Amino acid sequence: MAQEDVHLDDAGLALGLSLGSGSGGASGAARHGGISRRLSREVRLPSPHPLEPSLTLSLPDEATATGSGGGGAAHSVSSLSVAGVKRERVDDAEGERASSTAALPRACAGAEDDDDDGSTRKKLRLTKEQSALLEDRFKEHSTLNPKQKVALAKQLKLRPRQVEVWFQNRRASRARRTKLKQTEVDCELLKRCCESLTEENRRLQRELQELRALKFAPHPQAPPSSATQAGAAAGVVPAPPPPLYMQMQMPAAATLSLCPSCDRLAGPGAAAKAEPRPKAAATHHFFNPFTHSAAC
DNA sequence: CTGTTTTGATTTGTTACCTCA
DNA sequence: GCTGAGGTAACAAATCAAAAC
Repeated sequence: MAQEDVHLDDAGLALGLSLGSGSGGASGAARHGGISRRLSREVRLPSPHPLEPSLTLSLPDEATATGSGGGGAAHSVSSLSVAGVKRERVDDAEGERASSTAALPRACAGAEDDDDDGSTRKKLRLTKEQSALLEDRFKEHSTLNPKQKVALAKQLKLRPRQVEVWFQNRRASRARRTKLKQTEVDCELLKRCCESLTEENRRLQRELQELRALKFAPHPQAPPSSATQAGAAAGVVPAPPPPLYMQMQMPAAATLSLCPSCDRLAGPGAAAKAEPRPKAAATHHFFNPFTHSAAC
């Protein structure tokens, strides 16, 4: 996002350049002092073009107040060509960081209340109260609109950008945990499926052996019509419960599978022989265990 | 003390919308 | 009015690095 960034080479003063409309609402919370797209969409704000362009030069300490104070729909001026000024990421009301911490390690840049010797700034740690409140809000909504962000930042005595980052990280963390959990579930499912297939394989091997034994030693009076009957006659092969992989509708070794949407057999030759169900489903698809795992 | 995890912050890429020529 | 280019903002994903464990 290079076009959004202002890099102030000669750090010292924060140049919070803004063209304010002077009549904004919560748009001060928007990134880079610009009007929030989401907000403008939601509340149908008029064009963000400034009615009365103003140039704001803010010192580091006052930048926050300039941005979060709802001073209006400050319009980012990233498109302005300022000689010698290259854009770096400057958040809402955070021109101060781009300047006052430009030479600092980036992970330390957010700690505005730390020592400013420029070498070893401590990383901000939220207090328990701050974390608890953030968690509460996250439980309500995992995203914040600009107004909420500014209000929450005010309440927490943080910058809106910090609140925004916290929510971003929290969403990412949640997504990671969910993904991990799902991976574990899928893994367990596959493990059980593998065990079931192994067991089924053993059973079929036994059955095959019995069939071979019958073939080479046929009964002269009443040849069995099926292996099951033969097995039953021999008293060896009881009817097994349906294997797990069938319960899970996994594709069997014979490449047969059930389409979960239409309950029809799918596989080589199966579709043609399966009983037609014309109105059940217009489109049939082969079942893929990896796309129809517990994740679905 | 070291390795691992957590977490605040940054960078990069993507997407959607707006303005303007 | 339509269209493409450029700008802006929001977000996800990847990553870094300090702090906690």
